[in-house]
Amino acid sequence: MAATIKDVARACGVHVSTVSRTFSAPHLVNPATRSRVLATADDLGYRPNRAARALTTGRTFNMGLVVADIANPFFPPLIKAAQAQARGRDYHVFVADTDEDPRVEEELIRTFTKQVDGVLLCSPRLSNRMIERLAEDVPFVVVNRRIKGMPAVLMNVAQGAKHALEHLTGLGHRRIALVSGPIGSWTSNEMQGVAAEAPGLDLIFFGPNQPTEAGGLAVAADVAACGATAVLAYNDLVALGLIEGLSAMEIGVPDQVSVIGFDDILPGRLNRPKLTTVAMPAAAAGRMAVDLLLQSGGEGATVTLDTALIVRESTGRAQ
Amino acid sequence: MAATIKDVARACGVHVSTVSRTFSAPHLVNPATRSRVLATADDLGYRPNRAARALTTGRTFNMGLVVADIANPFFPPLIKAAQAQARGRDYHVFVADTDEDPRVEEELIRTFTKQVDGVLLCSPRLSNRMIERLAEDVPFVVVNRRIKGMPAVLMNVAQGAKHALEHLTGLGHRRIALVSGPIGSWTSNEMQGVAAEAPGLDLIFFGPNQPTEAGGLAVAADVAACGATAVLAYNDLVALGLIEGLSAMEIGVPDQVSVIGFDDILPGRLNRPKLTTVAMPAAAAGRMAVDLLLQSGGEGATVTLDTALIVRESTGRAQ
DNA sequence: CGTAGCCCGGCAACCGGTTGCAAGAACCTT
DNA sequence: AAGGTTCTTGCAACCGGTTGCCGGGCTACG
Repeated sequence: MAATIKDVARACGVHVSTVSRTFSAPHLVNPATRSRVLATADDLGYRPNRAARALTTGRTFNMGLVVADIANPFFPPLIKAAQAQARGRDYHVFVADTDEDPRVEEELIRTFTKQVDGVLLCSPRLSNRMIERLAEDVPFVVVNRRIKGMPAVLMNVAQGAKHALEHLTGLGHRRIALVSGPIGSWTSNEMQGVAAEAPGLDLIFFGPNQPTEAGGLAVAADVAACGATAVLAYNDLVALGLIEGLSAMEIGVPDQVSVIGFDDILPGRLNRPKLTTVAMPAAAAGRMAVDLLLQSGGEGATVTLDTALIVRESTGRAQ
Repeated sequence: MAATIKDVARACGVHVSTVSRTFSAPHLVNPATRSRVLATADDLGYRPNRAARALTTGRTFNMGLVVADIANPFFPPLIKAAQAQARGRDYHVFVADTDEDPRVEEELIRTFTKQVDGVLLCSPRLSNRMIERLAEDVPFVVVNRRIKGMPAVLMNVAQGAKHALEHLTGLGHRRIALVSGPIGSWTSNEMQGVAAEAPGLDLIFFGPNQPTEAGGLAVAADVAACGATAVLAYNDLVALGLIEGLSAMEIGVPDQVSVIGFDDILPGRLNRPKLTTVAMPAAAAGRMAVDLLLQSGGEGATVTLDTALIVRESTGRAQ
């Protein structure tokens, strides 16, 4: 059995409250006593039980991180960064995967509620109303979604989409396919919003689609058939699936069709052709979300992080 | 404030112990009373506080999952599967990233100790002795490492390496480079062990290396210089870095050099040429590790999962 | 030398549950 | 009708800490 505060108190000949204060309010205990306590604590390998502490203080020093799909390469850098930032603040992170299922997402949040100080919701699939309801029980920070009065970390998708379209028009493209993601995805909406305002362009919309390679593969034929010379894809996975599908139909990228993705995930960097993409600051978003949660405790600040168009090899001049 | 057991007891006109038993020992309470309690609990949105419960029962229904690098594409499928399996058992999972640093790993485990029922250690970088010491305080399941008397989930790397070498010799390769991973990596040792027993082969050993794309890039020149016609790489990332580096030197894969990786990560499947690799059952390992932890509670069962050689496009006949 | 003020440490209640013990009620048995 | 079971529920201690309050000892000051 691991040592408890009582063991330390007994071994040191002081009251438990003194031991407690040694750790949580050091200025209230005599330096001499404190070092004695610390010494015996170290001897016994004592570490305060965080769960027990949480019971009285109300702070668990845990946070939840809920993502749609851990295996989607967009998330790991975000998770890694969030977790590292949290550790620096002495926080532990529960990571949970919803499998893109809103019901799982809700249940997960509900079971987290009592044992975390807050939850980071990344690209949630729940309705705004449900999120607002759940927010009554536990502070949230939402990533990649805008919800009134709720702290959020956003990525400037609109700006990225704008740059991407400018890049394409600069290369002479006019007829451009827009391959969106799942229904209700904030990112998809942002992209569409920008596209709708683009003057003089001939845009063809495809969606909804799975946000995966399979989703890209599945629409490849339709995209090829529509006669577009360029594609703006929901994310890099979709873009890669699309390239895969186009190649299978002997349609060359970028020679015949240009493709741009979003996210800047590792497979895109390693792919041939290397993927032109709008880089999302996933790691920065993870760090920022943690800080926002710990600072605001649920008050509604919004941080918008810049995106950057990274031109590689999957885009070229229109025929 | 969320409802507590007292609120339910008061609202229902029973003692807290009755409410408690309604949830944790239903057979001890009169069916009529129970349904009344359940009704009011539902009304108030009551959910038992797991941390408080853990204080008396000693079971937290949490587990820790410690990996070297979340962003390494090998891990996300494992994390996802482990987390899903755990959720099915009503467990939550703390995920932590050690950044390949043994000291961080140790500290992490120490802080986890009190608030989890066990820890899944994936490809740990700590010494056996240290792991054994830490195991006195919290049950472990180790993935991809063999430690006496400790439950482990292993992947049959030796078998995979053997198949890979057979595949290469079958293609006429004799001089083969072995590009290993970090020092102390169990996987590296297994690979070397098999290689050492391979008859009639001319093996050149390179290592240690970072287990990343950068690691592969960095040794590409040395590998090219050594005159090997084939390479067995520590993992797919290293293999991809290697291919990248070789391409930059105008060395074609698989025309001039064949490359085999380990893991079967997504970027390898999307790469051109598609990577020939030894597939590691990461998801199965994650599930199995969770089950082992919950069943054995630290007793030393060992599960070995099969690997499979997946021949794609990065290997070909020797010149 | 008396007293006011400060520092320090002990006491005990409390956080939200769990659980061994015992008492009362209901139901049987003879 | 008395005595014995079996159910059901309340009581209270306990898990490992935290924290408001109080009192004892020491210092400082008049």
